[in-house]
Amino acid sequence: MKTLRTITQTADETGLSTDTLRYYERIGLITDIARAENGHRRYSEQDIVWILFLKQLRATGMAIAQMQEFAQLRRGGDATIVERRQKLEEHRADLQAQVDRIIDFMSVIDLKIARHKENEQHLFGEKAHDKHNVD
Amino acid sequence: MKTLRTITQTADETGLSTDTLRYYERIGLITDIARAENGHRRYSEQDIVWILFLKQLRATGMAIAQMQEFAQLRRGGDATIVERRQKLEEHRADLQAQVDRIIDFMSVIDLKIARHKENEQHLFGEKAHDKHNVD
DNA sequence: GCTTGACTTGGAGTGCGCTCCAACTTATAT
DNA sequence: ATATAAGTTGGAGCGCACTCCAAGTCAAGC
Repeated sequence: MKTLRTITQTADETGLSTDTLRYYERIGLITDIARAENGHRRYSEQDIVWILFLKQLRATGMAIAQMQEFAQLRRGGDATIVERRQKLEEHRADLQAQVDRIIDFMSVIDLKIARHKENEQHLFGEKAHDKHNVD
Repeated sequence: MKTLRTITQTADETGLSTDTLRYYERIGLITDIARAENGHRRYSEQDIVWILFLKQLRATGMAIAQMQEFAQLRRGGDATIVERRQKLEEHRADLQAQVDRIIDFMSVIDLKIARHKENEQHLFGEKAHDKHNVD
């Protein structure tokens, strides 16, 4: 299969900018991208998959430095498979913690919203003759 | 109730640094902090509550600029109550989307972890077979 | 053969969110 | 009287993650 994409196509497909794609390559997150005879990058299906994975790691809060570690392990091949799994498990735990925190905070917000709604009633009904205290 | 805290106590209590507390005040996220005769800040119970709320907004990904808008509405008092509720509802929706994305990605990671575990089996099986020099 | 357009590179610049610093004041302890 | 500690201010600096730019290459179209 010769479905190689240009950098612009890859940007469109992944939602990262061409600048970000080159930047990720510079810092070692992406490696071994094929080149056309004229020196232009050619991204494979596999490259796309990896880039999308990177994108999700970023989008879920992993720092670039950690992603670099992971990318390096990946280059290490089979020898690093256990380490890589551990890193994934760590990140999974981080994500779970993130979700827990967010859900927790959502209930705080829900409470606040409920209080606001109550006060809206008072204000519109009673023409604000009382002082209300809502953040 | 005279339970006013110094900036250091407030930093300890909220988990923000003193620098961040002063920074937040400079940019209008925090306002009307009381002062001792010597000019030192004195944070009230209510200030703490607000600061902790700000902290959670940040921790769940709200940008400073948005927080500034919200803080400004808060200063507007009752007149802005509907707008504030709307902002809270927007942020709540953002959080829900965040949670959805993360949970989605967690299942991707779970798959990856499972595949890694499988490969670990194979590798160790073969290693045990032809490896001859283990410490 | 000249322009256009898509790419290349190395390096500089940007925006965000702090974080640090120098110089100063004020209160307490020795 | 002096040292120490805790605070004040305005402004500079920093790390991160891009994002932009200038100068160049290369191939295709007019």
